[in-house]
Amino acid sequence: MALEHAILVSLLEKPGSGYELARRFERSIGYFWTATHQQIYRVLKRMEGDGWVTVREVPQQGRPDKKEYSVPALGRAALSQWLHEPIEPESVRHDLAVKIRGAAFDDPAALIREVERHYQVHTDRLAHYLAGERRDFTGPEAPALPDDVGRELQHVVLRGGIAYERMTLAWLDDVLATLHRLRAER
Amino acid sequence: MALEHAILVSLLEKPGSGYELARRFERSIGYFWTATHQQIYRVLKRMEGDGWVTVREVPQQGRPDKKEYSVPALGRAALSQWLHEPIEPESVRHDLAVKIRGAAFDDPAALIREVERHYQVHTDRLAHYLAGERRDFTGPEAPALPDDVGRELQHVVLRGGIAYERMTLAWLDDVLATLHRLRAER
DNA sequence: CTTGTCTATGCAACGAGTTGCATAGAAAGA
DNA sequence: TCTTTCTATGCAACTCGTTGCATAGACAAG
Repeated sequence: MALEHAILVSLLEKPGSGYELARRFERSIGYFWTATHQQIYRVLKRMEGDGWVTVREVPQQGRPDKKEYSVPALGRAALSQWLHEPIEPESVRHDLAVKIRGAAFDDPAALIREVERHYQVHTDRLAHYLAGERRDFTGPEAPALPDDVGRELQHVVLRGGIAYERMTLAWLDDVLATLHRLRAER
Repeated sequence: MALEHAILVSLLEKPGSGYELARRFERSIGYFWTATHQQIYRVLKRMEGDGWVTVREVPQQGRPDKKEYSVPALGRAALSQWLHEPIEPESVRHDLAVKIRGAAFDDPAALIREVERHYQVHTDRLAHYLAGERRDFTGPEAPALPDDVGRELQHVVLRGGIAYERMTLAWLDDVLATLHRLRAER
């Protein structure tokens, strides 16, 4: 399971509360991992029990107090160990592909709208990633810090997200062209 | 949940047993969906109870008897209904990306072997998909059938798998170059 | 003044998915 | 002959992940 390790990485990059983690999982970490706040709170509890994270109560004004988590040596060691274990390459699960093959037993043209909707979502995601890249890495406003390892690695992961969205958009174009052709031939 | 619908699509393309479905999920359907035989047997039981599939006992020689499943009108209707419902675009979960960002807190160069291993797996998958494409769609040996809708749709899904593997290989190249550069700079 | 949104945490129930194990006959290779 | 592999199905136990609900104060918009 990698959720624990994704949390360790995120907390090492910057300590924070379960709530903050949940929001990070909607943004930058969401490029390659998703999790709901329920999952995060539950896993944080377990990790606390295992000594992988430590908690500090932080009182706040104008909003509820929060529990700020950070990573002690034991957590770092757990991450380190996992990094040295081989993992299985991902297997994809793509509902839309199931629908496309299923459309052979229904009306393929009825899928066009759905595919267009997905196209829009991926267009938005790509724009969001590119904005993040300009802001943090390539733009004139990007902090001109000395190249550090963490920054380089974050950038290469972001480039992966960008490549994924571009590939997906090109494929959805192919899908749309195919669906239009099938409709015309009928 | 799309496993039920993936099974309906597969059984509509060709009726078969739970065992045969499990093997299809390792091959062609595995481009976009994975499932173990346990999951498939359990879901088939439930689908049988719901009247989405019907069973026929098929005695065999030299091997155990099997239960061949096929899809009656009720199952077709269930698939049809699902096809007309909108679905959420996928969210990715990529363990390797977690590792790459995590490597900032360990030794990035130690990841090189792991990334190379993934590169090999994706190279093999791409070769496998391309062989399937030549065999079934583009090669001289491909059955010269009249273009039918199901075939076209299967092909466009396969092209998606091919595009995914090519994109992944290009990204892994980028990752390797980054890791080598970081090692050289150190 | 009420409704909605944001921060912040959490429980309970359910469904999805994995892992280990079991059975059992046939065929193939060491 | 023994071990392994393939076909074929299934149970039990477990972990992972989602959905619905609950609390509660602060703030903004209508």
